[in-house]
Amino acid sequence: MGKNITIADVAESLGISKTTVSRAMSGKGRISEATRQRVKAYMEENNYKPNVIAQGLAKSKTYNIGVVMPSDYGIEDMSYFHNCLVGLQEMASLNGYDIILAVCNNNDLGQLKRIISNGKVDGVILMRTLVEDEAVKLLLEQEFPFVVIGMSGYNNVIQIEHNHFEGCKELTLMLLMKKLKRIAVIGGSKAHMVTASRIKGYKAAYTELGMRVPHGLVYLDQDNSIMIERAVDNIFLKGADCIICIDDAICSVVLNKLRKEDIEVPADIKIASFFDSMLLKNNVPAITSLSFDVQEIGRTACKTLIDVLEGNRVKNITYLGYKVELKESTR
Amino acid sequence: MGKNITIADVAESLGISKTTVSRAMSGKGRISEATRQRVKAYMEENNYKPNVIAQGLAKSKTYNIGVVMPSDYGIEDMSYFHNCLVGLQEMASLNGYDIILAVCNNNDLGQLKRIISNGKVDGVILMRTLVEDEAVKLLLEQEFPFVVIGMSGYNNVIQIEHNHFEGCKELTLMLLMKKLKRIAVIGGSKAHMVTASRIKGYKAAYTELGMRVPHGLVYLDQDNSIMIERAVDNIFLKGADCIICIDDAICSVVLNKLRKEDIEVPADIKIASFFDSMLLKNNVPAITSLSFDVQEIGRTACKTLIDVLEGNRVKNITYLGYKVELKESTR
DNA sequence: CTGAAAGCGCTTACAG
DNA sequence: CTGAAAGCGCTTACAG
Repeated sequence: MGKNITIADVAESLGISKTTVSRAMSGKGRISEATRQRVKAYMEENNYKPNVIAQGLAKSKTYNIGVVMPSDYGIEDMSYFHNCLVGLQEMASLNGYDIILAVCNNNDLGQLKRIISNGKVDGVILMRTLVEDEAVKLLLEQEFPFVVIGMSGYNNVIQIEHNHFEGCKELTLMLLMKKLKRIAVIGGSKAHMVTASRIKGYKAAYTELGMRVPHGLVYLDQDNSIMIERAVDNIFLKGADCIICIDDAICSVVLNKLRKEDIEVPADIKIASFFDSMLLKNNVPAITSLSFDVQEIGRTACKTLIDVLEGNRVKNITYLGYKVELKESTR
Repeated sequence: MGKNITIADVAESLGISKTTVSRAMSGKGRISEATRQRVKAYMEENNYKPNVIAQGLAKSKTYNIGVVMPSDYGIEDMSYFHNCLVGLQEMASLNGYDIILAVCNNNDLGQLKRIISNGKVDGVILMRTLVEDEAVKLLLEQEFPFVVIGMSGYNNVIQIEHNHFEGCKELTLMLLMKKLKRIAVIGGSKAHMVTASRIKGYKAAYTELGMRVPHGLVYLDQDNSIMIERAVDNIFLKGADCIICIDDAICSVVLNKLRKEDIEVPADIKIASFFDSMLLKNNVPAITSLSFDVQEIGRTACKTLIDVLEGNRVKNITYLGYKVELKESTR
């Protein structure tokens, strides 16, 4: 694989010191424009690439960012997770960093401990957090630099999240303005920060328009198909005119159920969802949704961590935008 | 984050040389059992962890493995991809290595080039290859150690794959033995080696039984729902008695289409698929499938690369097993 | 059995 | 403007 050329080789060939060569590339310290050009040219020609690991050792840095991914993703989170990684990786490399992967769940932090104690990373990004999160605790305790994606529940933690509250509020507002009145919600675990924020947004929309939040139309903790299907039955009995599904996986189940019952969307009932994944991408009818740019959250989280590592000030919580897309399912 | 203790600290505290300390941990070179125990004990007590990066520099190694993941995964590959990463990561850490991520597609090898030229990895694993693969070419040309997951089409490349040919052949054989005759196939891109291998297996089953492969029942390059639905229509017109879906995503679309048309499975037509993902996991009826252990392929690929890096002999092609599960959908 | 020294490929005070 | 030297945290011939 043709040993890479080193700074020493360059220095020798050019008859100058390694110091000078180093300065030519870093731009630090005084150096004549002439020699700098000479060095640059030589490097270009001979395809010199600095060994980042050696650079790191000298500066006591690794230029690596540890990314902790859960091992137990559900199918609905898959493309979220993949896109997030793509965003993280893109921003990392743009700044000269690389991503090192650790697979962890709340009971087993082995991989996380490993990369922070063997000195392979400068900081860590958590791709998901729980309300009671062991990884967060560990990192806090070790005073190791880190950033979490999504709300963490801990307030002295740097976190990046999509603005679920505002997003869901806006989605609901738009539905209400379409003369829908009895909007139901089906969601998963209340313990997830996301769910709570979205529900708040839903309610805020009603109050903002001076309307009362309809009674008994919010179904949470619906974590399996049976429950969800039953919820759909009840919601229909209660005469709702629309269902907002808190996530795509729930929406899939709802759509299947409606199909089974021969209930037409949007004729008989309107449907809106959250477009985290691609689960609904090609559904007919197209589903009105609130969508988030997942690669962006990866990029932002990564940039934020890098800012931390380089001593720049960062915000404790960064909210990212959302996009409401009205489609056929609420027409 | 409390600076890690170094080998020099240990040496000084114990009044011995760094050399001796190093030997105590590596077990290389003669050293009295007594001092070795003393060193070990001290390290244990003071929670000494060697800096892997420094170890690496001294040995001209990085203990990092670059993993190239495509940026354009389809929904159907998502959990494949995730599980594969989990397997890779597990085996890597078991051997003292870490995974560094590169996101590449065939037109943009920037990230791959980056990690191999900045000296951050000892070797590379390609999570997917194309028939005409630029990454493979690059790696071959640079003589950089690498292993590919799946067939590569290049024969001087170390590759790990599930035996798609044999698997699909066995699946088809079992279907044929159930008196099915006109088995159709719907698949994605021909450019993917997997597709090609599976199709070959399908055909081989017919010839093995001395039967002729039915005409016009193989639909490839079906990469969107519209095409797939049309394929289903055609297949039905042509009087097929079974459809093998080359992947789960395709199968989902097919199942939806059949439901829409009120075609019953397995009464009106049988269905079989490939159980890469969890997309079909809870389908009713349960789907007959050929399934593969994806984490295993990750682990095996990683171990193989590590063997290469450490100078052990490895097989050029490693085939992993498969599992045919006959379920209700072909009853 | 143990240690001084050179080296991995870089950076960065410190001198000049 | 340039260089010799020390250092990042380790390993490994080479001597003893």
